[in-house]
Amino acid sequence: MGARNEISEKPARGRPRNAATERRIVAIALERLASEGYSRMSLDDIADRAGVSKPTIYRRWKGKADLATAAIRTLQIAEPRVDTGSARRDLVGILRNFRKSLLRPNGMSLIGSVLAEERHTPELLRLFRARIVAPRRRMLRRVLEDAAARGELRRGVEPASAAALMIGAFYAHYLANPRIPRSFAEEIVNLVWQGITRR
Amino acid sequence: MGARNEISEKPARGRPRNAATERRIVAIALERLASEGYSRMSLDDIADRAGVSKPTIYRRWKGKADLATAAIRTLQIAEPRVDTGSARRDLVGILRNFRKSLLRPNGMSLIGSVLAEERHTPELLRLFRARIVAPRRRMLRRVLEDAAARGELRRGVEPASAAALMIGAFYAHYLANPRIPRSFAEEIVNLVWQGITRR
Amino acid sequence: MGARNEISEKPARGRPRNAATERRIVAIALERLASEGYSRMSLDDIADRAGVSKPTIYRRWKGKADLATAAIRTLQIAEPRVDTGSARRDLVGILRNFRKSLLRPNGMSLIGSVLAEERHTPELLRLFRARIVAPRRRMLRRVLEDAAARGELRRGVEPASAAALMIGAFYAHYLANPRIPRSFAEEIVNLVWQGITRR
Amino acid sequence: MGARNEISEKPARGRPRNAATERRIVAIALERLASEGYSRMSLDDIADRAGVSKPTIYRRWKGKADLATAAIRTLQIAEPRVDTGSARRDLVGILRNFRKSLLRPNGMSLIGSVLAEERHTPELLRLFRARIVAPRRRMLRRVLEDAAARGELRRGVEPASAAALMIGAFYAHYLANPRIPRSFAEEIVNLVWQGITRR
DNA sequence: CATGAATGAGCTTTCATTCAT
DNA sequence: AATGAATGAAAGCTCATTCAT
Repeated sequence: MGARNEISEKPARGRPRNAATERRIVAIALERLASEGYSRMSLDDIADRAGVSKPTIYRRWKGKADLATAAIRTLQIAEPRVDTGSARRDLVGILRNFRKSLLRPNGMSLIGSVLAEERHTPELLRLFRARIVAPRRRMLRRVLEDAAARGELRRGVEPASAAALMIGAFYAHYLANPRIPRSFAEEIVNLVWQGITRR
Repeated sequence: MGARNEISEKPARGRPRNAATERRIVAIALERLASEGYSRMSLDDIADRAGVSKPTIYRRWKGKADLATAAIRTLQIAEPRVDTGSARRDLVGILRNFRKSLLRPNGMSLIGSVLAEERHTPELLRLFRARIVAPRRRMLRRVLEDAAARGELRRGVEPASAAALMIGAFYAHYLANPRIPRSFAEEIVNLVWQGITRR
Repeated sequence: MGARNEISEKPARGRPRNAATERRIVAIALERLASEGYSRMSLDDIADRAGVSKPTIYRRWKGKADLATAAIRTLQIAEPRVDTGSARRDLVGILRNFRKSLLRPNGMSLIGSVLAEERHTPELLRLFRARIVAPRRRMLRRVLEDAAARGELRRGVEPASAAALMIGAFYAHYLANPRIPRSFAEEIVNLVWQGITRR
Repeated sequence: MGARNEISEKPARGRPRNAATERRIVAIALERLASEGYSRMSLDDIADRAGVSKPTIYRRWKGKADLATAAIRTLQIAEPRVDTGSARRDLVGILRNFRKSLLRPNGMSLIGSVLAEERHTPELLRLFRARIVAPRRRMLRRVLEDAAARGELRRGVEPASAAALMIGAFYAHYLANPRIPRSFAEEIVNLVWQGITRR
């Protein structure tokens, strides 16, 4: 974005790459990955949809796996420090967001693809863990640790396990029934909160 | 279609040796489905491994999806009524079994494949829900309902939600970290139990 | 060819393969190999010309190298025991045949392809040696050995080297000049004969 | 057509550093041509190895064929007038050199490539003849002509044919067997010498 | 004049499915 | 009822060449 004379790292030799193209390809790849699964996702198809030739893709990424990996990378989740003063409210906020991402078109299929591909393209799952799963769990854990620091939690409660409980409830619910009610986040927080707080 | 070997092993009418072929094909298909994922699972390969020709497969099942579906059907989980006298012990027992099935080679990949294929072959997920997911949840729910009947649970606790919590924790944990510790079942039951019982 | 009830090795199960197709494919492959060279020879093109689909080729041969190899195999040279009574006449006869095969369309290109591919597909050269080069040299050597047995040759003359001399003259001539005169075989035999016979 | 660096190294006009680039590219091209064959030799790869971009190549040569041609041009063989006093010794010396060049890594592959490409890039073979084949034969012929002038040869012996005989023996031997023994040059000269000299 | 980006055509190979025996 | 043969479509990837800077 106007980064022409920008510390002048390199004099920008050669024909410049079209940044928009790059973004378009990755976006389409992500969409195809989620909706079709990794092995049905085809570079031919992606090139077509992006309006570029295949070598244009291969110039940027080493191959199919690399492109898919790059697509997942863009999902990178932000880790804002939510802090409404109430731990329960914070947890509900985080989980509501989580619910939304699951219900995004093919949100769950994407996770499925990543798991299904564990054998053949373990990088996918590795990245997914690092960029998506871990950050969300860190957010939850932080809220819980703060609560613990304030003495709100029972002794012996493992924040990581509690986070797994809350996140997992969504997976389990989806697996049993693809409609997740709006109130599910609150319901789960209530249920878990009972188990982890002093009374 | 292809639902010829129903529920129990009736005295084989006609050609008993074909039933063995059928079972062999299905078993191989299941293994390939779990290890390779649906779209990498190849009928050519299955025919080879089963020592039959492809038309032999097509005579029994309408196509790839149908065979995969049949394979998942065979996973049908037993629903024994566990009853050690202690609800907590029963829950732990069920969840330990669950953990084992997840950690079986490609146990999680199978779930992934089924989810990844939701768009293209929704039958897979439908069946998986009915045969695998639901029975396990029913087992948990029954234990919880019995506990409720004995007055051990707090009022307002939904057995189904509690079951989802416990099952889900495993998924969530696996997604974050493929090693699920041996003690995880107990940990989760303890945590949930605190939340759902009277004190 | 009518080999239906022929010791009845196998009851000929399944759809029988079309033998003519096989021959057609190999013939075309050989022609393409000679005229285009190995790496320009394309299975797509061969399938097209043979009027079959590519899997039809892949069912019969493991891949491009295998097909090319099979094509070269068909060149297999006969090793008739020429014996006109005169060693010189025998040698001339063999070399005239050799000349013809070199001047066949792309005859020399085929040798070139085989040599060029030595690194990537050594099997080609190996087979070429075994099926084409060696038999011809054996024919020459045999004639020379017979002459030696009749005491016509000088002591110390190595039949193999003399054969190399005669064969090689053609290569060298071709490399210098693609027209090989009709009389070349005689010329060479005369020249070499002078060097190897007693006088 | 890329024929910029002619014969000798004139005082570089303009940009001397480009001449080095040019030489580097050609050297790499030659190596790739010999080792991979013409059609596997890739400009992408050559550009990479030479550390230049492809248009840099295209600015100097019209295309792949032109570059390959230029590469072969550089092989230009020297034609020193060997003269040890003995014709036989001279011949052996020349042929020993020849043997070495054939046994150089991919020495024979280069010849193969050139022959294989006769249809598509006849220029390659034309140049190869003019720069490599012809000079070597001239060297041999000159020695033989000198011997003839000294009256050492039989009447009617064509020096060109005798040269073809000697050179060709090496090709023929290689085609039959990639190991050419050290003594082969002497063996061949002895054999031919017997045939062409007075006795 | 050199660069990196882009292209269209082509490659070998595999798949799910149907055909002929 | 079972086989092996055949098919069309598609996949991932590479190449020689040209374009835009």
